[in-house]
Amino acid sequence: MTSADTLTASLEDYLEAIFHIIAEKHAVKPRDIAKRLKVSYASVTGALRALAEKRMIHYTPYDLITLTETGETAAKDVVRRHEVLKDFFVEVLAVPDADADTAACLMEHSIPKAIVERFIEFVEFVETCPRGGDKWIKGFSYQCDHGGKQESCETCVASCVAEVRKRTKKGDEKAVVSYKLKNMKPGQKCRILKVRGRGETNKRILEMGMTPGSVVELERIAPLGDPIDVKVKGYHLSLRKDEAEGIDVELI
Amino acid sequence: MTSADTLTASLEDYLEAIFHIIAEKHAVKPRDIAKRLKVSYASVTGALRALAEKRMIHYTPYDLITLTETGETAAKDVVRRHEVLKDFFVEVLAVPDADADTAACLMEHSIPKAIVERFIEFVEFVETCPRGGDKWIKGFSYQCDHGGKQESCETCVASCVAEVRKRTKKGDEKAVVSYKLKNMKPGQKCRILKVRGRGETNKRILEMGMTPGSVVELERIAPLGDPIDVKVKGYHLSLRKDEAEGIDVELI
DNA sequence: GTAAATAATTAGGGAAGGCTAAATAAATTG
DNA sequence: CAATTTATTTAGCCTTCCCTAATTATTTAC
Repeated sequence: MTSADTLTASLEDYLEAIFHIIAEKHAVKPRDIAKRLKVSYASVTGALRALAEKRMIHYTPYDLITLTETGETAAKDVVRRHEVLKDFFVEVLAVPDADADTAACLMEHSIPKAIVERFIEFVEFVETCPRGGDKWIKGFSYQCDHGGKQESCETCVASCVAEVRKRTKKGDEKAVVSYKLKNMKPGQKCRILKVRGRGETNKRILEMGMTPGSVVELERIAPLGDPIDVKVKGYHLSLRKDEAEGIDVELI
Repeated sequence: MTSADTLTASLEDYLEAIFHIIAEKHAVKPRDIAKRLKVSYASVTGALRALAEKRMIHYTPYDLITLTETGETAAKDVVRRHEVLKDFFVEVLAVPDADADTAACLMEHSIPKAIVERFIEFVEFVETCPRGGDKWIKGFSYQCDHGGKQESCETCVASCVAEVRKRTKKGDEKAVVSYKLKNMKPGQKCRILKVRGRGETNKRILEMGMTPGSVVELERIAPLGDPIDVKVKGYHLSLRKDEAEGIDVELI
C-alpha cells in the first residue's frame, strides 16, 4: 500500500548507493551498502525490501542485488541531480570539490526538476557566454576569498571584447576548428557542430540532448575507443564508436 | 532527550510559519499555523510542544504563542535561507516568482551554511559586475525560453564596455551620485558608500554586513520614515531613522 | 567434512511526524 | 444565561527509518 513509485529521500540514498556500487564492482551485497551509507545491516534489509516492493530492484535474500529497468532510471535521475548540483557549485560558485559534493548530497533530494534544468542551462551559459567563462568565475572566486576585485573592470571587460573578436574572426573565415568527438580527451568540453547519420541510429543521441549547439563533456574513452562516455545536459551517455564517428565538435 | 538545539525540517517549517504569522498579525494561534501549513490541529499541538521543549517558543495551552530569543534567531535563519534561495532563483536563474518560492520552500532545509553565503555573494556579484547585470540575465532567460541568442555576442559585449566607461567616467570626475539611504525607494538596490556615526551606534549595522561596498536593498520605509527595513547579505535589518541618517549610498 | 568466521536475516524497539476521533475550553448568540 | 458553535487539546494509531540483539545461512579453514 506504500505509494508504488514515490521514493523517500532515504530510499533515494540507497538506490544511489546501489547504482554506484554496481558501477564500481558489478555486484552489490547488503554489506557494501551498509558500509557506504554508514547504517546497520538490518536497516539495509528493510530498505531493500521497500525498494523491491516498489519494483526498483531485483531482490532475493542471499542473492545478488540488481536494478530493474525502473530502478536504473530512478537511480540515474538521483545521480543526475547530484551531479548537476555539484557541477554548479564547483563550476559557478567556485566551491571546493569536497564541499560541493557534501552539499549536493544534502540537497539532491529536494531540488525540483525545473530548477535542475535551469542549473544545467546556467552552467552551460556561463561556460559559453563571452561575458562569463572561466576568467569571470575566477574573478568571483577571488572576490569571495579576498573581499576585493582582482583586476579593474576595464581590463576585465577588455578581455571579453578580445574573446569575442577571436571567435568572430574564426567564424567569419569559416575557420572554426572542427574535431571528431572521438578525438577529444577526457575532461575536455566541446560544442556539437553536426550529427551525421540516419535518423534511427542517432535518435537516442538526439533525444538525450546531443543536438548541434549543445555542450558536451567527454568523460572516458574505453581502451579501444568503444564505448565513449559523455555528459550532456547533466545526463551521462555511453556512445558506441560508430555513433561517435559522425559527431563533429568544436572546442570551447 | 531529543537533541536540544537541532530542528528537524518539519519543525523549521513550523517556526518559519510562526515567524511570518507574527509579522502579519502580531499574534499566533494554533489555528493559523494549521491553516498555513495545511496540517491538522493535532499535529500543530505536537509541534508546539516540541518547539517549546527546545526553548524556541513560549507555549502555554490556550495562550498566545510567542518566539523566544533563541526561537527568533532560528526562525530568522530559516527565513534567510529561504529568501536567499528564492533570490538566486529569481535574480539569476530567471525563474518565475511563484516557482522560485516553491523551490526555496523545498530546499531551504538542506542547504549548508557555506553554500548560502556563496549564493549571496554570487547574486551580488552578478548584479554588480559589468559583465553580469540585468541585461545579461535577460539574455540567459531568453536563451532558456527560445533556445537561441537574443542578440549577437558583439553587440552584447559592446554594452558591457559602454557600462564600464560610464562608471569610470563618473568615478574619475568624483561624480558618483551619492544619496542618503532614507531617500531611496522600496525595491531599489544601492551600494553603501559611507557609514557615518560613532562606533557604538552602528556596531550592529556593521556587524550585519552593512559595510561600504556592500549592496543593500530597501524593503520598506514606515510612514514617518522610521523604521527603515533593508536587506543586506540576505539578512533583514530594521534601521532607526537616525541610524539611517548617516548612511550614504549610490544607485546601481 | 565439520568447526569457526563472516554475512544476512528476523525480532523487537524507539523517535519523528503525520492522522482521526473524542473531550474540553472559549466565544457567540438567541 | 444556557445552548450552540468554534477553537484547542488529548488520546490513540500509523508509517518511516533508524537502532541492537539474537538467529540462521553461507564461506572458509583446517
